[in-house]
Amino acid sequence: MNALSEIKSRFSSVLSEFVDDPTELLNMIRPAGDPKFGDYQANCAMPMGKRLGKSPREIAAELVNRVSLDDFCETVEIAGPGFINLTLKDDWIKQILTAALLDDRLAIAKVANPKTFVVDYSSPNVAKPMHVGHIRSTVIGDAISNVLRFVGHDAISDNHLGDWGTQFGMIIYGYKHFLDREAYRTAPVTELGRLYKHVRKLIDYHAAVAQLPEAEAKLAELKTTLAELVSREPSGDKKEDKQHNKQIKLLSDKIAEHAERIESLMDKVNEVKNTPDLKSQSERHSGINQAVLLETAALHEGDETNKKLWEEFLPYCRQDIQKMYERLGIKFDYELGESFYHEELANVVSDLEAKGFTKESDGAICVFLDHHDAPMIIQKRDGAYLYATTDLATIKYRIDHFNADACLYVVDHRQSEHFEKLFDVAKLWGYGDAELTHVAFGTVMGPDGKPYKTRSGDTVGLAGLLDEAESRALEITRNQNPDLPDQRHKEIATVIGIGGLKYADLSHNRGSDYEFNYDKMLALRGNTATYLQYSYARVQGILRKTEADVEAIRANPSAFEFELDIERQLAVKLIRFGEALDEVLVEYKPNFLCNYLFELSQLFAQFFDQCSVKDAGSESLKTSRLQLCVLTARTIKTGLGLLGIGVLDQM
RNA sequence: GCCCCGAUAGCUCAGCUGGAUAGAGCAAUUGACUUCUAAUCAAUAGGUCGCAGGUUCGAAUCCUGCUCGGGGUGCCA
Repeated sequence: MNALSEIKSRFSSVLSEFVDDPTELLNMIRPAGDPKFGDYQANCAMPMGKRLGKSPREIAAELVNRVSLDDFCETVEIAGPGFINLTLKDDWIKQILTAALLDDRLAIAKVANPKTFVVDYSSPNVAKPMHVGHIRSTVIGDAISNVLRFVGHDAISDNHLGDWGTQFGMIIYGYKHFLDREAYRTAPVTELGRLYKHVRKLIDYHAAVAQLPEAEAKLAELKTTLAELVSREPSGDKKEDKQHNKQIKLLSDKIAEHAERIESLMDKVNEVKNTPDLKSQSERHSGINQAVLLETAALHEGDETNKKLWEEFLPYCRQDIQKMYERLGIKFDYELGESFYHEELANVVSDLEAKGFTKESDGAICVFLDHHDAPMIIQKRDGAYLYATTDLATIKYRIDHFNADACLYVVDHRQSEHFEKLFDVAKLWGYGDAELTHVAFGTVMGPDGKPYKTRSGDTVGLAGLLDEAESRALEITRNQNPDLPDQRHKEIATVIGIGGLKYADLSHNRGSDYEFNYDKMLALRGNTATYLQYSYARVQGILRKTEADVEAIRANPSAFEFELDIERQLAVKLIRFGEALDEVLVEYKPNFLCNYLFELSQLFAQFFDQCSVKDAGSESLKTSRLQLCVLTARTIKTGLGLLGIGVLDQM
């Protein structure tokens, strides 16, 4: 039962008498912006007034007269220019609360028309260590899938692994030339990881050596240009001088950027040069960059040795990734990686060709699109396919095989142009009926406001990130509650460490970049997982101290009483859980659920402060408050659960 | 050059399908622990919502221009 949708449905028929499609007007019914205006407000009378040539207040009065709300709205008031303010009847609120107590789903109705969603998220490159960039996709995608399922949709999570790329060429090359057999036998995952990093290092070295002269020449050229610009006399024309200064600034920035790049290249060169082993290897493997590409190409063309090695490596690589998902508590329904679509790529191209959508350009097979200057290239000049091709094959498979009504891609916002083109081509191709959505998210920034990197400029590894979050959480819980046994501290640290990390991500609007900060994500106060988890633990404390029998309470609810206003406020918040879930799904934004849970927890903290359960004035009031406690705990637990975050009975 | 995104309190960020005095947390100041966990609560202070126009009964939200920042931009993913 959802108060907002109930109100909307009551208004719907009446509004239909005034307009053809009341959808827009119904969207103007919303939770009240201020408690003094009641619980909900309908703002539709103002725009109607204009359209119907009557005063908005007149319209409002007419609406109020005609809409039947008596059974669950206490007062219906017209205020200001024509706002209709609605206050729910306490009895109705209590009825919903009772239903929620009795129901395992907290009386959240399932959607009338369930759809099939395929949610594509996480999608790391197998054989490369997972890094900070993967958490957002993983955590947001998981939360969205969970919410979709909870409200009754069929959500299929699919981890589109990068398991067919150049990184395998690197490992294969490494295996053939640098393998430590003993290490491979005892710890294959570690050894494969070492091989990847080793080959990567040599490749980066050669690439850097090749790029340095050009980069330095470019830097010198930029510096000369800058010197010329600086030496030029001001013209006296204001606009021109401003333009001139702007160019100087732009150029200076560019020079700084270039210098930084050269420094990073130098680091890579020096590391190899200063390590005798690496130096001699780099000399012996001078053609490694090309050789790795050839190994990859051989794999793709079905070379037996390489195919066999790939089959041997893949389970080890997956095992490594799996460890990370276990720590994060994430599971996928499918993990159909790029390799799964390999056989289909030629068909994708030939089908699009047959349908006349392609055009050859500079030897590549392209699909040209309106609104985009550059075409989508689906086959390279050398005959190889691209990720665009794989993505098209994937859409076809998801729609044909899973009967997907919607495909969601939880991927970095930098790929938005790629997805625009991809979806355009998919529509041309005949897959336009399904909803195709790029659920984009921003970059994780470091304290300097730049993308989060280690001091040496590498991306931050995910494993280390989780370790750090947990160890900081451990320190916090030890300080906070020294009496608990250490084993308990470790359990708590895992739940609040991982929870804090996930929540920090989910509570921000996914579209924005956000600053990664351990202290903030693990802070004990404020909008953090810890605060919500603490609210839950406090409820459990009450239940323990009052020796409440939760099962009995749930099976046989008593009457609710609102003695203080905060009890009613908490109650109203509790019955709005479903609205929060609906909000999440409008634009696939989990931060709406975070907001809701935070506000719920804040209200509970006030309730906790003002309303003693143990020493309530009467037995009936005590039971009523216990019931509010039980519902609060269940809502927080369920809500955090949908976000992939755990709770603790004691912390 | 072209395309996309952003600019809200000292800091980190919500709010953006137009709604009533613009919110939260942190930091600052002040009060509340013999009490169901103070990992808490209450209170004070803090704003030209980048700038300038426009649409509207009403604009942080929509439109146009500008400034500043970030990202992307045919054979990587």
